[in-house]
Amino acid sequence: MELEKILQQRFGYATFRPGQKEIIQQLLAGDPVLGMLPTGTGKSLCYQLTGELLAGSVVIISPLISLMEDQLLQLQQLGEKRAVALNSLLSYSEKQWALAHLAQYKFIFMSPEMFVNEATLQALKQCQLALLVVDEAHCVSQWGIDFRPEYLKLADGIAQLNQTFPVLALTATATKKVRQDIQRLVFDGAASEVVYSADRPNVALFVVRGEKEAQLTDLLAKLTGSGIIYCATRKKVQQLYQHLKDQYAVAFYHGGLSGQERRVLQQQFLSGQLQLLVATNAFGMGINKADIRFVIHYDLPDSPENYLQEIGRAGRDGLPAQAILLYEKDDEQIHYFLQQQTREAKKVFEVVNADPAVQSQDPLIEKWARFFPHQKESLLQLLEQREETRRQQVQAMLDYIETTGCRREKLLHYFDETLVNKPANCCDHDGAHLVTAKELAATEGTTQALKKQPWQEILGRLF
DNA sequence: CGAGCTCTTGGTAGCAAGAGCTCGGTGCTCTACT
Repeated sequence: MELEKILQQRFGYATFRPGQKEIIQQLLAGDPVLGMLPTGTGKSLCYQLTGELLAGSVVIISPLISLMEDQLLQLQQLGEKRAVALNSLLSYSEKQWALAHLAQYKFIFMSPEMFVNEATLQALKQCQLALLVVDEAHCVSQWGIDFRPEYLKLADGIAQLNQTFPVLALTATATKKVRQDIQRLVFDGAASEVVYSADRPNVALFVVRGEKEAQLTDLLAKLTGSGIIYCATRKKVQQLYQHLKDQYAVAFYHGGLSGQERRVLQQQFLSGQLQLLVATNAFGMGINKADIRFVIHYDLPDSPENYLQEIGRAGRDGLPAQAILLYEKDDEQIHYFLQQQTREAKKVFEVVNADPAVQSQDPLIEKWARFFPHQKESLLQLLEQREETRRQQVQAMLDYIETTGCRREKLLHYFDETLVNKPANCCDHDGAHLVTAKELAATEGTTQALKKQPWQEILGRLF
């Protein structure tokens, strides 16, 4: 009763979405929660509303500066002025000032790197904390030792604060194993789990084999609406962009772009000025465009976890959408190579073990030495485990491609789920066929909204 | 491991075949230098 009233008055919603109330109630009771809610169902409301009701500050640990900025803006639009994003966009003096006055903020956003920093932890100790949130918590498992090792130190940092407050980890997609990683690396024990299905029933699943460039040309001629094309490397992204740029309103996106360039592209894609975006896996987190109609994987993704994340960006409006994976023999090799970087890193680490004097030579070694000075044995173990996990993830993608049964069942099985309600347009092994622009134009009713696309496109071109 | 580039070889023409090299994803932060 009480919670619904606040929801209405403060946020303007009449009812909670699935899982929200359950999570908020547990947090208010002081219990730690791991929440897995489908994309676009208002995960941030869970901490926004809880924060309103508890005394003290809410710390939100977020993987990307752009996510912090988005959520900061969202809070400001709700009229919340006591919010800050503590990151490298602040000048030295701004950051010092914010650290010195941390307790006056209700919502404090920061990266895991910033959180485990000694000065930040000291400042946080001086604050009364209402709640700590780990946003996009699957990153804890996904970005381990070889990429953003600070994610492995979160539990340490939380323990150092030496206070009692509930912790909330939020994600949209996590297998049982990923949830176990989150339990271990964030909660240092058992949080209760509020878990909803990772399935996106309105996204039909396809695998297409054969010469990929021809297949892509063919697909794009048939499909309508906006879409993302994922590639494994920056080079491939650029090549496809060159190939498509004369025919489509298209741009490319990868980690080599500046923050400014990224913001412009995201905005253009969101507003419909761009129909297609060719991207590496750098693109996507925090992107909330409702009417993405298709996601094409020109290259094999490195894991079912990432695949589900990436195709989950299609069809958030609930209307029919399609996920098409193009595969040619040996596409998986690039991932085996990239994983070999982990193996390389391991060799480098063995060198440090033998001779600590080489430390300052290599930035990666230096970083590891700084963060894990007393855990070298367990570090090597971690690297080995990680490599094996990643190898299995690539294999799981190959199994998905090879399967003769229902692809949705296969994918959900990997997420320890069983498919209960099979959608009519499920996958290419279950009678689903690619919905083309022509067919859309011929159908009525539910696809009404899609039919707006042609004139929007024409208008877009005119300007 | 594979793509794509440059260089070398062979045999005496211009260019084909093959050898050898480099590069390849995801982001935070801080510091020193321009």
